[in-house]
Amino acid sequence: MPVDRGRTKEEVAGEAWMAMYRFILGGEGQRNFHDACEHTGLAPGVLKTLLSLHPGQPQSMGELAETFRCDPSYVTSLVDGLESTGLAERRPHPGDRRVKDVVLTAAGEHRRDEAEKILSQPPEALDRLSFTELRQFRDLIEKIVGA
Amino acid sequence: MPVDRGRTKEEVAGEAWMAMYRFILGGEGQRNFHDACEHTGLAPGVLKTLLSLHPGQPQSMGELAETFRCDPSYVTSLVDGLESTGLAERRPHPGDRRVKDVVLTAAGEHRRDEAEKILSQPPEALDRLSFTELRQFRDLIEKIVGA
DNA sequence: TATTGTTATACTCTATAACTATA
DNA sequence: TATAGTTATAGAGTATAACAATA
Repeated sequence: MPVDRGRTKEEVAGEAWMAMYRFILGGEGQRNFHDACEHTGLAPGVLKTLLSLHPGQPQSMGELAETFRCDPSYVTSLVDGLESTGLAERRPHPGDRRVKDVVLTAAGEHRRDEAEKILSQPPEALDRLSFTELRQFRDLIEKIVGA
Repeated sequence: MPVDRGRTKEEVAGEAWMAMYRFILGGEGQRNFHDACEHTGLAPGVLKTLLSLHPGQPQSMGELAETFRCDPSYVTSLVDGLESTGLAERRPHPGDRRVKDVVLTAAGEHRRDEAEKILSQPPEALDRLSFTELRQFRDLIEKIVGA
């Protein structure tokens, strides 16, 4: 390890970012998500939509499109996927009848919980940290995400 | 925040994992990758392939398929994408002529560097940590990934 | 006239099945 | 006969363009 490694804050941030990035995208995260799709019987896109809906928090089609940075027409098909299986439903938005709000049904909330349970199974690699280190790590990452 | 939060190591690991997972998949990582695709002029899959090849380290088609957990036929099209633009080339594997090794060309190495430069741009959210916290965080994440 | 969402359509991504060459 | 890779093809995933309803 070179002595001048991570000299500036930007460099250290870059190093931390790349490590995290590779960790998630290099298999660990993908495997979990794939498992969650299989277990819930949902296609990846539909599951992603299910997860971004929260109980009691309607989201408009447009908001979902913005969240996913995708075309609104694709949101139509994603929400169709949820609605056809009774996991969510569209409701007229009070005040602007052009807008449609999407809300989870009771079944949707339940299915979402199942998916979250699978996704939150941490990869074994986290065992490389001690309990103390892990708490430290969790606090730091939560500070980063602004939780 | 509930008092009994993160009581066991498993719980804390789950909390840390979910925060990290959301951070990467919830936009920050996607944006960077999208930028890298645009800048390099490569389709997402092709860029992913470029990134998993390392200078001086040939990888067989089969190894790539295993890395991506995808069908070998898809690797064919991905490597075609690299080869048609002169970023990589196929070579007969010494010792087993069924196998084809994929290696980066000089142009490929250069393009790969460009992409890495963009991808390693850390999201601004990392600024929420102090320099000291950031170093701590980097050390922990690198311990996790086994660097 | 501008905006939200849908429909119809086409393009990209990825897998399955049948095939070729080598082992 | 079994394995590595390719070809042809089909199925998801996602976007673009034209449209209907509401503002």
